[in-house]
Amino acid sequence: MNISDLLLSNGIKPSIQRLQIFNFLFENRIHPSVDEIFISLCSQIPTLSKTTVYNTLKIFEKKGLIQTLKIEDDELRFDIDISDHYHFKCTKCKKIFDIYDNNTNTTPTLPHGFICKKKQINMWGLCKNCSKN
Amino acid sequence: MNISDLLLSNGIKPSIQRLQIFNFLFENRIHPSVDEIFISLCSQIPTLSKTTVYNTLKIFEKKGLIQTLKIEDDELRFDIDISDHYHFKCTKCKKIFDIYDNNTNTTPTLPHGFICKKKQINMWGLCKNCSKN
DNA sequence: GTATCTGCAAAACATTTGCAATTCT
DNA sequence: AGAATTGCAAATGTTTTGCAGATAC
Repeated sequence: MNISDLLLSNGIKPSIQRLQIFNFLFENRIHPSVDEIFISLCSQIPTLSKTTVYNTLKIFEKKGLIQTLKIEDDELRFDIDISDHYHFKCTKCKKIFDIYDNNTNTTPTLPHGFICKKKQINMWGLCKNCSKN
Repeated sequence: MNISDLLLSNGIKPSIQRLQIFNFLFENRIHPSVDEIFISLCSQIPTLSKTTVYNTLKIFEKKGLIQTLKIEDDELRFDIDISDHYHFKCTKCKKIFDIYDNNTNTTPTLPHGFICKKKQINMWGLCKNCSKN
């Protein structure tokens, strides 16, 4: 299935902007910020505005196609990987790593009556490279 | 040990502002925002400024006395409870609940070489009260 | 032709910064 | 007096909003 069909099947009309933004997220698994997406697509879509990037990402999240990360202090980050995984931010090199772990049960038991709809696990520390030095 | 001594033993000079802000966090376990702290203490300390609240909270976090939560979209929340626990935000009543669970291992296994220094688990959904209706 | 989408400019807000006034010892 | 703390005002930077023009069906 191509991206155009994927958007359509989620009730999103595939405009050029939306296709390119989704494609960027798909090709670049770097949890980009709005600014990174905007700057990267400016050359291909010279009329692109940040407003459109914001709007589009909001639609994608609403439809469950991406998730918004709150791991940075100052700005939002976006992840096209909506599978059950976690994020590790290296406080030295600033990179965000995806952490997959199928063996550990990382969902805390909730009190009776609580219904969890979304979960995010964020970790901060040193990555493999940065912990060496 | 009183709050004044607690601050001193963490290398923080206990000014009136710092004592009151710490005391507010200690007495009100509601994960308050800067604004909530500021408004609540204004009547007791008429000259209080938000800058001081920001500065003080930053010092407290740096010294490990509190933790800063990134569970809200738009503002920081502060928690005086630095024990290993998690947060659940009800998307209906907007309250933030503390979740304690000693039985579940909520720390994902990290790839070799990664060193975790801080972890935050955030959940969103409906609390006991709001899920009833 | 109508509804949706896009994008500019301005607004809104939380947080930070510079610096002068204040406080404490 | 000297060092640390406080607080005002301005700046910063991200995200949102209003609205007019463009686009799609």
